Amino acid sequence: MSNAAERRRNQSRAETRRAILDATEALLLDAGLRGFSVRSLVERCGYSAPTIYHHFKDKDGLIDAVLEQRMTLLADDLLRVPLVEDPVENLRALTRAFALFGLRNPTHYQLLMQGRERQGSVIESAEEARRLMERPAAQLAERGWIELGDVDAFRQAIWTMVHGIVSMHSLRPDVDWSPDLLDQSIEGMIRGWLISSDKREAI
Amino acid sequence: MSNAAERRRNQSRAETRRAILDATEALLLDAGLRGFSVRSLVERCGYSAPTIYHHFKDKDGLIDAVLEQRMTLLADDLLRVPLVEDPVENLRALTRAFALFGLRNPTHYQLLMQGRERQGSVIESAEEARRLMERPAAQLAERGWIELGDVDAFRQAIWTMVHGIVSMHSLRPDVDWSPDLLDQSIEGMIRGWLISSDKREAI
DNA sequence: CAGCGACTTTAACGGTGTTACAGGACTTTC
DNA sequence: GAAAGTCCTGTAACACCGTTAAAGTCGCTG
Repeated sequence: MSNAAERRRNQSRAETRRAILDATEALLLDAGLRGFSVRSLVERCGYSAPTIYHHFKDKDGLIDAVLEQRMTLLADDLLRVPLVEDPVENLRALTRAFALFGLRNPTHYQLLMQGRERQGSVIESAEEARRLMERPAAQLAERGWIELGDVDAFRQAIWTMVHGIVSMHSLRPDVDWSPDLLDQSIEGMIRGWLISSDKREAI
Repeated sequence: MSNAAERRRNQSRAETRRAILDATEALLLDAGLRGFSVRSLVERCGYSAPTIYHHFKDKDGLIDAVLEQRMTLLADDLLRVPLVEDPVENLRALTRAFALFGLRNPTHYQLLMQGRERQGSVIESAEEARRLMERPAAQLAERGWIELGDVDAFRQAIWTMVHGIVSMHSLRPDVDWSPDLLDQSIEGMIRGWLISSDKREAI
């Protein structure tokens, strides 16, 4: 088997896979998870059902692939956040980046979360994004700016707070969400959890 | 039409409705939303499909009815919370009551939230529960313990924080959630948002 | 050219939510 | 007591869904 042949076949394979994936994402975005069906995807993308099942394991596998792709963008966003020396500043920046991504991709965020009910199905890039989010908490713990016993709870508190805000925004777009909600929640969390600077100096 | 006749018919109607509702809840709890189907419900409760559709508008209507019933219990819980003079104490008590209910009824909470994607479908008792939750924020605003401009954001911050915790617990039961997460988040929020007592005295 | 392998399609299977239609049980009316 | 009417329920069907077996097409290798 010549390399050229394989490359050509692979490229074609990658192309149809990409075409199906793009059609899936588009259909998912304007029909929602409820309105999305393999059959409507078939109608939209031109390929017939078994072709789709040749390239993807499942309907769920299809959606997972869409998510995997989109969450890679999130991880890229987080990696692009310039880290400075002040861990509090890093916390602000990363939290904001994560939340903004979620708010700009509400459908994907919802898919990511409610998709969790199907077993297994780990979106690797989403896990990496979460790991990237946890760096400032580790930094803060190292410097002793938060109680050592609190560090796990603090990490989870950040996680659940950001998730709460993003999730609520996508679930209830009808509510007039305060534009400052995210920033104020971050600041509130910093004020509430960090050991005050004068107490720090006393150590 | 005699009153006795109507009462008897209505009672029977209420009884079958109740039987269907109970079977729905049971099936929903041990099969999940994905495993739940009208046909499996038919098999389980003995009534045939058109009977179910005679008593409920939809599959969604059926689930809404289950939620309506369950969320009434939540509203009752919140009404039973004894309110004291200290608004901070009330905030603690109500937030804890709400979160505990959510944590003890993860399936219903998830149903309530992801059910939002079907249009309309307002669970009235859930809305009332939310309104009950907002009382301490109003109290705090009245007493001037939080910045007047922050009161909306504060109310929403409580809401999203509690939702984040409950939602994450039901979505990711595999994670080792810190048992203090809820309490520490509440306390962090109080420390982070409330005007400090010495500053209050200065007013 | 024969054969092989990846790719695609036609056609079907079993399951889903939902409903037209008809029959049954009961109440009301004459 | 018969007739009319109103709930309530079941049989059987419709349209749609995810999924797959079987067969066909095409380009490459030997």
